Amino acid sequence: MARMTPRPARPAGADAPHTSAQILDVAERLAQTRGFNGFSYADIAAELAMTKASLHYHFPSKAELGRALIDRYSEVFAAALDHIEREGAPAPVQLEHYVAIYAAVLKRGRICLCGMLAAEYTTLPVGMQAAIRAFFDLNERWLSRVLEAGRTQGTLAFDGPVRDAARVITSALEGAMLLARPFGGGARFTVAAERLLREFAPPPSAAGPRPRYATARRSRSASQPRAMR
Amino acid sequence: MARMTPRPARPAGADAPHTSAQILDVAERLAQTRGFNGFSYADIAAELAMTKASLHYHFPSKAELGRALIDRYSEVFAAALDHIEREGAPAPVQLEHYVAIYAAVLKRGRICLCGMLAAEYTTLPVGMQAAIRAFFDLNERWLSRVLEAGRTQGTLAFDGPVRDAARVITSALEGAMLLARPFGGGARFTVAAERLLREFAPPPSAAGPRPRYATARRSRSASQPRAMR
DNA sequence: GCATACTTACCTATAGGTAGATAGAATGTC
DNA sequence: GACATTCTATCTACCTATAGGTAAGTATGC
Repeated sequence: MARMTPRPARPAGADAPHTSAQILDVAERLAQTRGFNGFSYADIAAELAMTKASLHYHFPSKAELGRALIDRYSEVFAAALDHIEREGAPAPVQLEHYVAIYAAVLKRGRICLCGMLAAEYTTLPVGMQAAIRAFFDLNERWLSRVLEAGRTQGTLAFDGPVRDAARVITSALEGAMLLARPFGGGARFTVAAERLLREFAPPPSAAGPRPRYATARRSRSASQPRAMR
Repeated sequence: MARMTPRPARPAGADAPHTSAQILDVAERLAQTRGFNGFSYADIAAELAMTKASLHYHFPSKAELGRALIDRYSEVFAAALDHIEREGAPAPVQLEHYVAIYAAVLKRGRICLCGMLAAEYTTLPVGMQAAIRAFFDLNERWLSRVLEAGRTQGTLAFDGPVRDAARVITSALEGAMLLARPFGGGARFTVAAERLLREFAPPPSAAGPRPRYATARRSRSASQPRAMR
């Protein structure tokens, strides 16, 4: 198992609760880059210089680790969405911030955890499957609210049910992330995302000048609380 | 290894070249549903009632099997695209047929082989990585031709470089497939695909009545040679 | 002296892969 | 036409590495 040296007398128990978080950090990165079936307990153990058995102490089975992974990811994501919503910016700006979350993930060489897991869906334990669906439902509900508000206020324009529009946005962004990596980069993603948002912009002719905020490619500042992992 | 009975005296060598194709069929289905890291030689061997060693005779390593998988998939895909192009239908109809290929894959409970492999990209041998990029380049070039022709003839309307538009279409369809499965079905995919195509339709006002072929949700007949696997 | 957070030392199943044997088909040689 | 030879496709029987997981022990802090 490697790890022959008796470990430099770390003040056991002291910063220990931190260990679970560290494990999740490493596992999350591996899951986002290699897939859930693409890494093992041994990989995590090696990176953290601890034994596989220790990992099993914190997460008895890989299925439980997987659940914890999705749950934490969803919570952080939900918090980020909540933050955007509370700022109360116009709907188009909120959409831009939504896209920025995905862009930030990609920038770190990863793809959305749940997008990756969606690919491996059929091989995952049912508990994880349910959590994955919950993640996308969460996205869908949030987007639906924003889209609904935008259309009512005239800052967004699109036809058909909001729910359908929300689903299209999520799918398009997940797909763009998926294909961005093999072609080395965020440029491909950015182009796709900008086209997508433009599609929801109200027609230029619609009474008065084009609102400043909807011009895309701006912002990147304020919003977004802690960087989405 | 199962397979204890001495095998019913199959005329060895006779229909043998067929075996490789059978192996690819099974491997392809497993790769499209479970991912390349989600199945093993043992899985294929069990389904075909033969030994792992026999599989290694046809495909010495899993990397070579993977290459063969992508190569065959790409060839069949290219042939389908070629068939569509040769029919010479208006650009919007060609796009509909393009979408129909993806829809047919999803209908069989699978996702695009290369979409799946794009998720596992970082864990795959370089040979497979190159083949995956080639697949998407192929798609992009074909779509670019169709989009270019459609814009020139006024049957399609969109702005920006054709290449960008082509990439957006591929990404959106791959993403829609990815998310369709966890939510059990083609309905979600169909909605996304229709919205996507509508986005490329010329504005209704543009001289004369809306051409009949661009109304989406029609066709589903003729084109598409042999069902895309 | 109990709980926490580890460790060492295993276990079983599976992954991908290899060596060598063999049965039958195809091909060459007289 | 009979034969020996080679080729094809498969088998049995392994191998090594790794996966996920467990049992039992130990150091530390309250």
